[in-house]
Amino acid sequence: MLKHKHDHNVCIETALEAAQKICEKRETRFTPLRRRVLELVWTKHEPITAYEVLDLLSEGQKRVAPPTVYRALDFLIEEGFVHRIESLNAFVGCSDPEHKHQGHFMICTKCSNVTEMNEASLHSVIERAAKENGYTYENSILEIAGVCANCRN
Amino acid sequence: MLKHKHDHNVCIETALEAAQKICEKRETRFTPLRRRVLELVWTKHEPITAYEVLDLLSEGQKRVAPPTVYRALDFLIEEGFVHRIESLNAFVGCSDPEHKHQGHFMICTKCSNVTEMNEASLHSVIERAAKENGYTYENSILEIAGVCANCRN
DNA sequence: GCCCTGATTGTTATTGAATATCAAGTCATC
DNA sequence: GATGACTTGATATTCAATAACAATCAGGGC
Repeated sequence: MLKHKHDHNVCIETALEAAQKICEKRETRFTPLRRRVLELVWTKHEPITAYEVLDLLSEGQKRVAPPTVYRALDFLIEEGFVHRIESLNAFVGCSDPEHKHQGHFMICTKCSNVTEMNEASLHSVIERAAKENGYTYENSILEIAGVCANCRN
Repeated sequence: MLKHKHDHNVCIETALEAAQKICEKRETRFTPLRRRVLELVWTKHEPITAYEVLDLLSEGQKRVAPPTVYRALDFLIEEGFVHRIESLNAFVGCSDPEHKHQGHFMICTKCSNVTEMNEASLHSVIERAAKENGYTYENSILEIAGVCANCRN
């Protein structure tokens, strides 16, 4: 059964190339390790945990240690290539890495697929709510759980 | 320096009595352990971690084990007396336990205080966003980080 | 009272998530 | 080739959560 309608390899390649270019522009180092971790995150195309990355990364070589993975993930998050899903302790690739931003997500409780919402309206409502409560907005996480259109059938 | 303007003891008492009554109505068991854990959560009046609860609970007696705490917290969350803050791996008492609901929070990055937002407008915007993305809404977490009015001075 | 049943709590052990710390390697630049 | 900044490796530890099973407790029916 085909799970995704798109050619996922293309989608991985695109993400890697984009990351490469952005790093060149920002003069940050897209090392082989960081590239490999980003690739693994994209390969799953569902939220992936740090320890899953660790296992995949360790295949066919000496087992790497947790800090190796966490440091790479930290870099990727810092650069905006990856988002962290708090409610799952997991990570997903960001499809719009050009502009750094906070991720707002929908998570399907059946298939685990994640949709990133880039709606400015949502963002502005949240910022306004913060202001109305007397807070100076810094950032926010929004994770909506539900059943996606595909799975409802 | 006085941190809270209200009499916090009253506030704890109120929460415990409310929980007691709700459990009677629902015919669920508000055991001494569960009561004590809820009390500890309220006592801190900031997000408290499970292991902090564990330490407090163990004072002056044989040390309890993690499952004891987690089971009590699970019950309290189930009943809606406590919310979990995903971004902090911590727990806070809910000030409106009558109606079960998902918590939406503002978290002060300076003083760690948490404000629960009960704005229906926010909730409806989130549900609508879910629908527009083709999802059947189940629940959501919203955690906004910022600096509260008190700390901005 | 006594047994049965289900819920609660205790106990031991383990897994999963993340970080602290220090050592070793890499790489551009002087 | 020496220097210093950044990156990765390696060891150990802390914090977060759960699995699995034993013991205990509360209430209902006999």
